[in-house]
Amino acid sequence: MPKRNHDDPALKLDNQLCFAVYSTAHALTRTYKPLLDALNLTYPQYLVMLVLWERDGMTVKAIGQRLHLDSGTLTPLLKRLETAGYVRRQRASDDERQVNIHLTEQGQALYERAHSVPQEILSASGGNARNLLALKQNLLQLRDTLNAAGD
Amino acid sequence: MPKRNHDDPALKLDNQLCFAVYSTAHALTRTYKPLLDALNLTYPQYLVMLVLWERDGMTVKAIGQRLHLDSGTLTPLLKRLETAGYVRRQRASDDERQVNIHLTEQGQALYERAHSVPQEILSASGGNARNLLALKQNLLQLRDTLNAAGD
DNA sequence: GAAATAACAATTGTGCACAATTAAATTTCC
DNA sequence: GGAAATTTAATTGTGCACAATTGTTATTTC
Repeated sequence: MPKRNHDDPALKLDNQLCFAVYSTAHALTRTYKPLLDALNLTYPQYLVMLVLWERDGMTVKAIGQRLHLDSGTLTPLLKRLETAGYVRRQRASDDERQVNIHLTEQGQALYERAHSVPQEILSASGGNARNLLALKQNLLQLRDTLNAAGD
Repeated sequence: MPKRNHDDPALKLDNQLCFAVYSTAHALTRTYKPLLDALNLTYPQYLVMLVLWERDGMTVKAIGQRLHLDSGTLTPLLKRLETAGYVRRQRASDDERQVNIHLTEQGQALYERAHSVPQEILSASGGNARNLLALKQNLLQLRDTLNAAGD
């Protein structure tokens, strides 16, 4: 039985944009890991902290919209952040369906220790801020195109 | 007690390249999902199939090197692909530590049904192949820089 | 104002992703 | 030739990520 030829260039791994995004995301997470270990955060937890440092007291829903994550991901993650002492979860009194997430003193204080993280990531990324900014814009455009296509 | 100002632009979510990569990766996975559901594959399983379609009979180790994944991820994933009937896992006779992964007839046949996937992804991505190719190259350069920095 | 509907968080179940450990086989070095 | 080091896959445990469901609370509709 002759082996079939598999020669569609579109199905070669090295031609897949998606694998480039996927493997770069993992490389970035691995780069963040030692930096975030020092803050006792995982990368998704760090994203939640970034959101809360911009605006404290957001609901789970609002955090999820900002990060494109749902409650199935956020609820246990936020409970771990609460256990770590960085946030407080409080059901809203005016609408008992919602849960507001507030930073604790410790969570506020963590901001000061986070300043060095973006610098180190920039450095590990090669340090060309202009190129990286353009890359970010291109990615966001792709992301928004994909999200618009799948509505 | 006055609320502290959190105004380091480097710590704004919207300025983070990493979040752009992270959220684009998720958007891509979501775009793939309905296409891959039809093939009874998840996205990481699809990546493994791409690798095997290029070269059948690879070891777990070699697949992991290609995809930047370790055996803790691949072993259960490959067992699920075996249950689905797409691959066969066989311990090498010359070196019993290694496990070779071979496509089944069904796994070979799946290739024919996969041709439409990259086309549909390209279409959902906006269809500008030239821009997407440049984006891919920029991402791979970033990934390789990060991997080189963290050795 | 009661019933239907919608909004929201939590829960459950499946499948990655990776660190750390284990176990087995092979290679290296003396 | 045999002890020690190395290689390899599997296992275990933690933490996302998301679909589907559940239960509660608000809101809308009649």
